[in-house]
Amino acid sequence: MLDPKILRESPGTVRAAIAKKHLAIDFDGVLALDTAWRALLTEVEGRRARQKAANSEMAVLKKGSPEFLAKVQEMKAVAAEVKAKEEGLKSLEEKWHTAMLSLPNIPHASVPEGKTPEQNKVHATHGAVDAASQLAVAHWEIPGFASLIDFARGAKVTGAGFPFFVGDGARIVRALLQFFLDENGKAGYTEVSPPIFVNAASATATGQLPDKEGQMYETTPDRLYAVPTAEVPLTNFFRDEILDEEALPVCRCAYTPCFRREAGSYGKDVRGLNRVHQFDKVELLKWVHPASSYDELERLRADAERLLQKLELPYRVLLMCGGDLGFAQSKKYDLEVWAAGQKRWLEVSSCSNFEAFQARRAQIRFRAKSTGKPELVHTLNGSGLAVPRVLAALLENNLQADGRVKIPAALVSYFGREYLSFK
RNA sequence: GGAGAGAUGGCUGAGUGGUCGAAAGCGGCGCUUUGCUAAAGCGUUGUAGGAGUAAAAUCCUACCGGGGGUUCGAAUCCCCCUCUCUCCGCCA
Repeated sequence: MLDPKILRESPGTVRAAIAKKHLAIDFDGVLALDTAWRALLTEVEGRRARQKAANSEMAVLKKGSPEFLAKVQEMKAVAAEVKAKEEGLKSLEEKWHTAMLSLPNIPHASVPEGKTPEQNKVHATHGAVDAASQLAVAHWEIPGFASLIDFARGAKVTGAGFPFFVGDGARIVRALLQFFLDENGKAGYTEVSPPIFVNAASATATGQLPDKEGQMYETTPDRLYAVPTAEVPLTNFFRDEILDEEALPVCRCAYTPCFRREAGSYGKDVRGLNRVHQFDKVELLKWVHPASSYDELERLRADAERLLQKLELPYRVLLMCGGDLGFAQSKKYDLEVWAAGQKRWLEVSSCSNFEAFQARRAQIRFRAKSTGKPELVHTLNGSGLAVPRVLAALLENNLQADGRVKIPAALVSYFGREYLSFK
């Protein structure tokens, strides 16, 4: 959510943000709603002030005296008015709040103009795409693939997109997770193992509700949501809290399985490990001082990149353009790994600065020493990293002539062998 | 799952219909005293929204777990919900 003050003081900024993100929003309607709401609020508050004043007068009057009874009669009318107007105020307030939630975060000045994913800027490319395995095929076509990653049985037991990982398949997943967590720990992120179900309040604070309700798995009868990313429980850890300024930045990482219904996805995007309904991911989270959030974004990106570098996977960094930025982000980098068999880039991490947008909704603040007043923190997050797509790239890029897959040096001690075999 | 108790400010804890944003203590901050520390004395100390201002000052309103109700008036009375604690049962 945006700071309501910015609508009133600098509506042009919001207009420009909507344009840069290529969103169709009736901003004038929001402005009109804001004006109407404030006018009605003033009316109601004026009447309440009268009630309070009368209350003090009546407190010193003798109960049952003529003056007292006259006052009761007078105030009955005021109370009726307040009640009537409060109903209007409440409904107007709900509309106002909904309208406020429809306004996107303002993109940073360094975000490039553009509407489509093609207009994202390639910020950097690492590793030689050409040098990747020449015999690579799409990972699901590697002979014996199904013995390690069994989609058919997963579909039988649960549904499409819920694969079993078996043998070396299970082992490589565990190795990657352990590697990610260890590396992130060395980079200064405190490891957290969060709940993987969250309540509606948490899902609302991070923006999954109400916009993306259909994307989450919901449980009955308790109305808990299976987390689509560790970002949700992690960000909510400090919901409605005031942190010490000296504690910032707080850096944390968490592994969770992630559950996504992925309604509406189709085609080549969903083949094999490219898109599944349950996957393992390590998420990086930062709560930072507003003054340093863009420096912290660069560090976060570097931390995620280092993981790909240590795995010796070719990747590129995209700086997302305004149109592809996402509603809540001010600035975002995507890390895409090269999958040599499919000959395409797969997104494995999305590193974003939300500035105060999430923090306002979740009420996460710190007490500023200079003023003694609470201020909103800035939040950032990014994957570090998502397992299935990293695994897909690993399989496709490192496939050997003998049908085995070479394990990157950094991962050997975790996996326990130098090669992964399909059986 | 059953029974009971409870939820008040940073913390402890008073307050059962009116002058209560809320006693008292602790903590925090400031000043005084002091060789330093400690201690003592005095003062001060919540959050949010709105109005106002160049910015302040200032004014108004809301907030005693959450939501509804009764009333001229609710921290206080009624209803619903959530959470915490204790006991019993069950169980990895």
